[in-house]
Amino acid sequence: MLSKKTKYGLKALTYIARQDGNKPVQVGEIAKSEQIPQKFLESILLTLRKSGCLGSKKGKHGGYYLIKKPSDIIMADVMRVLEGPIAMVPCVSLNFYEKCDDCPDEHQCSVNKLMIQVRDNTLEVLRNTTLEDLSTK
Amino acid sequence: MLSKKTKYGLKALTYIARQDGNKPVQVGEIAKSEQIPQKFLESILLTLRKSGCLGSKKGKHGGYYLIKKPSDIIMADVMRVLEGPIAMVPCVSLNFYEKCDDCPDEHQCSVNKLMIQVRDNTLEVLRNTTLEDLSTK
DNA sequence: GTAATTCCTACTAAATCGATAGGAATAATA
DNA sequence: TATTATTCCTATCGATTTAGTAGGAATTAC
Repeated sequence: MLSKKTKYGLKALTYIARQDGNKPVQVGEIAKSEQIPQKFLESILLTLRKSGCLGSKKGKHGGYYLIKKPSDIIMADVMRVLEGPIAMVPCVSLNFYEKCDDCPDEHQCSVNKLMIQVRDNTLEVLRNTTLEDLSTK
Repeated sequence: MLSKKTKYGLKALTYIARQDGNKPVQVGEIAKSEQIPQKFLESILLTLRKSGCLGSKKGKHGGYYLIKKPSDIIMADVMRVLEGPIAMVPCVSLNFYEKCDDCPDEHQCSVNKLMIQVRDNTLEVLRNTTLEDLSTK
């Protein structure tokens, strides 16, 4: 299941991308418009900012803004920040690889074999979808 | 993340598929060979049996066996039994559809749009992979 | 009748999720 | 400079899910 965190994060990014570009967008505005608990959204946008997906401006009239073109914001990257590894098992993760304790040889493991296929097909989508694709109707 | 339940279930199915066919395979044997807690595996195989993926024989010399050819056991079906919906959000699930409370129109929802793509690509794999693919090296 | 096995129900510890609370730091503006 | 609006940060919490464990009933082979 997709976490609420990821869902909210994607919605917020989409919302920001659909705005007029220059002005920072405030958390409160996004929260209200997208029906997201504001405090929760705050922490999510903070995460996105820290990971380089967003910029922010503090204080009055502050808010969040994109620091890249929507067409340069790749869903695979966003998903890794929000949801964690894209692979369903660590032993097939490209960015978060870990060997299974139990598995003596992962090249003979049926789970490994299947999950590599799933990972590759998921990545295919996530690498070729950008925020622009999400934010245009 | 793939649950341990699913991981163990897939490993057990593979183990059974690699055996000599006719004789039922005992939980204890699988558990030992695949390093799976036996009691946990019992409940998993029970689930698989109830959902029609496996047959069982009770009592002494009992155990579990395949009731279909490995090439007829589709991973999409197995995954649904063990892991639940393949879609990452209920609003794009084919078998477990549910509308989102928050989303006024899911055809304009960016999350919906992305997750349909992911679902389709994942299904592509899971529908075209069978237990035979997993159990042959 | 005994031993070995699946089947069934109930419980539990630990982790994760989805927030909430409270306030510090910063910036605009009057 | 004081006020107000905002992001930033840390801590906490209840509910749910996960990954088992425990104990025994039911069934079957021998």
